[in-house]
Amino acid sequence: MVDVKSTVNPLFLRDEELRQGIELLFYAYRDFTSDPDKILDDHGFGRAHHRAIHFINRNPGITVQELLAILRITKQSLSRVLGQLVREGYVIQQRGTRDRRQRHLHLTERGVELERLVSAPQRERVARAYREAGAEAVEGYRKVLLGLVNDADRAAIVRSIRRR
Amino acid sequence: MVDVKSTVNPLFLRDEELRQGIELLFYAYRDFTSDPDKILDDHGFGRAHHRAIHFINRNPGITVQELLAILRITKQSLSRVLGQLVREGYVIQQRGTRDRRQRHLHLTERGVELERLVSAPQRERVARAYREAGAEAVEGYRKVLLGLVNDADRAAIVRSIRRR
DNA sequence: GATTTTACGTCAACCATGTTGACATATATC
DNA sequence: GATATATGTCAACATGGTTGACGTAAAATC
Repeated sequence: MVDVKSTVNPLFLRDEELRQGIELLFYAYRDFTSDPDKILDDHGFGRAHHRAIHFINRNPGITVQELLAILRITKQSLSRVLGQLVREGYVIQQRGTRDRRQRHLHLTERGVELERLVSAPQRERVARAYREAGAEAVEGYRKVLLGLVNDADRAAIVRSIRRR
Repeated sequence: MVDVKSTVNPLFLRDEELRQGIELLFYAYRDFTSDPDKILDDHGFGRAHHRAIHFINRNPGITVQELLAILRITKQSLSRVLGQLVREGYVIQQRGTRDRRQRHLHLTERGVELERLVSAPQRERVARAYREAGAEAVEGYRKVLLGLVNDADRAAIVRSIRRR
């Protein structure tokens, strides 16, 4: 299934095939973000907070600069959500030792808890999709998604993933 | 590549594997939306307008209700962007004949042009990713993305894709 | 035929999250 | 010592979501 005559006549179907790929990404993203959104709301947070704590969780000690580069937002925009997270005890900032200008970000226990809580249904959703699609499909999923990323960032992402 | 020891010890790596899948989706979506955003800006439109004209283009004659169901936003929110698109001659509304309460949406020539212009780099990005990943990977990509969608919507999406 | 439901539109207020621009401070680097 | 970098903050603004209220026309139901 989901075959959709994708490989019949590559030239003729090209545009259609691409638009399907685009739509699927939209739909998946739409539903995949809906689970966390509800939980976040109960805590007075939004999607931006989730993104922040996700990447701080995944990269403990990440600097503000690095986080900005990942999220691709301005520091003013980040500082709003980060400020809330810090004030409410979900994130702590450690002044750098090698470079004392930097602030290294860490989740507190509370932060880790919240991150797990919020991302739980999202992980469950991915787990189900992976299970049902099979290992080979998962490999393809990753390959294509990585291919969609900007050339300039691909290497760094692969590295950040391999490191684990 | 992109192998990342994903199939070594499924139990131990489960969480890590899932979080990678989540991150990849974030990164891909981030970059994949960045191309259209720039072009839209030149025309005084935003991402919301792109979504609207994309789905109207893909489903000529779609009703407002149906479009709302796809986008998952309120009618007030849609009416803002739709109003602009209509006023500026990118979209026309046809009163339904069977049900005269409905408004069937269509792109004008201008609308079709804009849609193509805006989505061109996006399609090119997907085309490249598909080319580099290969047909088998593409199949996996679709399978997993479709699996991420809410159960309730999956069938309709498959149908809307098969119809072509 | 009267009542209720549905499809659509609109007004208004509000919120989350993005932007630009300006300016300040501490620290690192040349 | 001069310059560049990392961070923070203030302020104004844009986009695109939300809720709630209300109105109209048409369809569906009793």
